[in-house]
Amino acid sequence: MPHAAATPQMLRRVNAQAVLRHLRGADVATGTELMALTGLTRASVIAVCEDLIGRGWIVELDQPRAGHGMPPVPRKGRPARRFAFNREAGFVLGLDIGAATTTAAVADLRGTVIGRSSRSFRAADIPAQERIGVIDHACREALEAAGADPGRVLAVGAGVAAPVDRDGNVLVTQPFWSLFDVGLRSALKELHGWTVLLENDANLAALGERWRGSGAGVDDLVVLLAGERLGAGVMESGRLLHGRGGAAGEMGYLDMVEGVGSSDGIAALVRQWSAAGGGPSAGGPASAPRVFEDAAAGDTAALAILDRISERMARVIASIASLINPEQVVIGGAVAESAGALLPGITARLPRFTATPPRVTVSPLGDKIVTAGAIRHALDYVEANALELELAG
Amino acid sequence: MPHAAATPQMLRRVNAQAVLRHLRGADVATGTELMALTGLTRASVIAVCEDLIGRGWIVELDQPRAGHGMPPVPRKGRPARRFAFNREAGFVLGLDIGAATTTAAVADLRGTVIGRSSRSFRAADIPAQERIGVIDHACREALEAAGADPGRVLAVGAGVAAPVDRDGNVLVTQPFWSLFDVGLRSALKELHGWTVLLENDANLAALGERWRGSGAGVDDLVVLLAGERLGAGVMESGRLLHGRGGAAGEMGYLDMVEGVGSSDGIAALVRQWSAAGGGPSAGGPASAPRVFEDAAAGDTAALAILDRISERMARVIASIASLINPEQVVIGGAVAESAGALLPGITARLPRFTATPPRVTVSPLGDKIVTAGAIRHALDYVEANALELELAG
DNA sequence: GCAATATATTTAGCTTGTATCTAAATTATC
DNA sequence: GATAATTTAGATACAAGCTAAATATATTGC
Repeated sequence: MPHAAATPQMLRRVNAQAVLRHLRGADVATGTELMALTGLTRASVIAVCEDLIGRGWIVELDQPRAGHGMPPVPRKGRPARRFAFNREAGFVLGLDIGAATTTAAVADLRGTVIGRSSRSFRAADIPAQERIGVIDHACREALEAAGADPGRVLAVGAGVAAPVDRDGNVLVTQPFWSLFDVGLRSALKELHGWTVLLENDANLAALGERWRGSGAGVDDLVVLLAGERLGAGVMESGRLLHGRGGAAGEMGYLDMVEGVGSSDGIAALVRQWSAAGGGPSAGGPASAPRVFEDAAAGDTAALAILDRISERMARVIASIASLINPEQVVIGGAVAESAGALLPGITARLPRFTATPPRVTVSPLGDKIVTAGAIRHALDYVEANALELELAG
Repeated sequence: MPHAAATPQMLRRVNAQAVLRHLRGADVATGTELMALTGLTRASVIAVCEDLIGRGWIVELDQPRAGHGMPPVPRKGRPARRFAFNREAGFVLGLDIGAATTTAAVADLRGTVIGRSSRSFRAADIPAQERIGVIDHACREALEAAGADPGRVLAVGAGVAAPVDRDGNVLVTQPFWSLFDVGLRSALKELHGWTVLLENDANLAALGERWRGSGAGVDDLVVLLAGERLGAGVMESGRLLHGRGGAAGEMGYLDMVEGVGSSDGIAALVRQWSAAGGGPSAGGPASAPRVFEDAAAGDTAALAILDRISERMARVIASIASLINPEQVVIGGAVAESAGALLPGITARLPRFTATPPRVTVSPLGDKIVTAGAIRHALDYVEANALELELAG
């Protein structure tokens, strides 16, 4: 129960982590810089760096030659040794596993995506084994596109449209969710030796959005993944919320009032309501993008639908604001590009419903929001466990 | 930003914390036990213990005399040195600061309450200075009752009925909340040198309930403080949720449907609704306990009111379940004793509203729920900072 | 070429830990 | 009642990691 005893070796680990953390963020650093940063003496800093070089996590750069590229500030004194994070020490995979399609993205250890691939499932009712095969295929293609050796993948983040608890287990209390309970973790472990970190897709969206989206750096952030289905990823104080069974943010029956199945996202609602009211210009149910277009062109019926959706989103966001009090709520997912049209309507309504209205924005990440978060999730794991991981090659 | 450099001294701190943590839970421990527990060698364990004795946190017990008290298992070998946590190394204060009354409780470092006192404010609109005076008075009385020296108070936990952010600042965006923004922290620091940890009262209720209430040991726990006002304390993965401004769980306008001010707690609703429907037996509005009594006796009007309240609570709890997915929800506050009558009605309704219904219970802590949590909060601080605190006496 | 400067390397010493050996105190046994 | 067995205490030697101070090295500027 009590953390293992602290040994002198632990000091090195802590200090190595601190140095590594800084080097991940910085382009390059000298011993002197690292001394200032960590408070360690030069001797220790150098020892730590040699250690990290030996493990493959950082590299020592050559002395910059004058007149070569950009000669930096001409500096006096003995030239400093220059250390840099080795972003190619390994790779991570980010997976967006949907009901119909899986997308895989490969990134280096700074998170730069260097390969991507999507594959669709033949049908919804295929056996788990086939599902895994398709996912694996997408991974291999993405790795090939990136020119990355599968043996050098350090972690795989994977997002699924189902609740996932803190230990990465999929909660299967709804038939739909069983689509995602296919034993992916053990399968990829066996096939490639990869460590798979399963997470709910909305949770990953939140990670992605806080990393390189419109919620960059916001510690109390909620992301609504609001395409076909509606799910929330909740971050409080910089940590993801899971709840007992991973169903935090699932919002199954949240809106007990309107009589609409509240797991429906914006796209689904647009379709339903436009079908009910008769299509805006044509006769049948219109697609979400079409309704947004029509509304932009001034179509009254389309505007009415968007207004109704704004009301609904405002209520959902207000519920979240009352219970969680986030600083910001981001709307993401398939409809994110068009959802900007909803913002004024939502923002205007919030003060009616909550005393602590959050800032509401739209995600700039488009359909990459989940893979971005999956990559971030994998990187978090790699960074936390760097000194325990063996680097190949 | 990066944690300070790790020095050899840090090792000792970590190991001392581990030993201290165990000793706090155990009655008494020998060196050998501590070795097994921490994984340290005897030499280190002894060194740590001597250290802790020197700082006053633990004491070494005399050898137990045979035939004295309870002679424990007669053990072979050289008698072990026996170490025990010094629960009287200092004291903590737990304050429940309400709109009308303040209660102070004094506890030793194991959390056993050894003194208590309540004082009421003369009126609602008294100046901040007078408010502080009354609070201070309650503290002094409680300390005197406990025979505790004010100079040996190591921390003060204080709960107020307003949002409090992570740094202990009261959010004042509603007039009512300004009652609690009286500069208590600096005042008590100046008067006694105490460190005051301000928190929202519902949050403290959650801490208390998880500590020694019906939610003991539950990591994903929500406590509804549902007397006159309604507020939630939310714990996820063992941590309190605050949100951006500390308003998490505030639930201001949560129920956008019923047209009832949703910051009203159970007692307030009973009064309102019994007034509206005509008192159950008498003519005027009935008090909450009265209505619960009447319902127990089979009064139809009273039963109808309780049923309506159950419906409302079920909706509130379901909203929480959808967003947070706690394992358990505890109803606490002034009405907790009677609220047991509501449980069947609430539990039965939950599956209609949420796919992940939590266990619902009633708090056994009564009106001590906030002071219990305040004590726990203060103890958490003391335990986390033990090795930085100077013990007096 | 030499001073000034910034960095690198070496050496000694401190803290904390482990490992191992010996001493002490108690119970069990003959 | 002496002796063996058992358990814990204490002491000594050594390793890992850090600091601090002295010394060595490489570059710029005059």
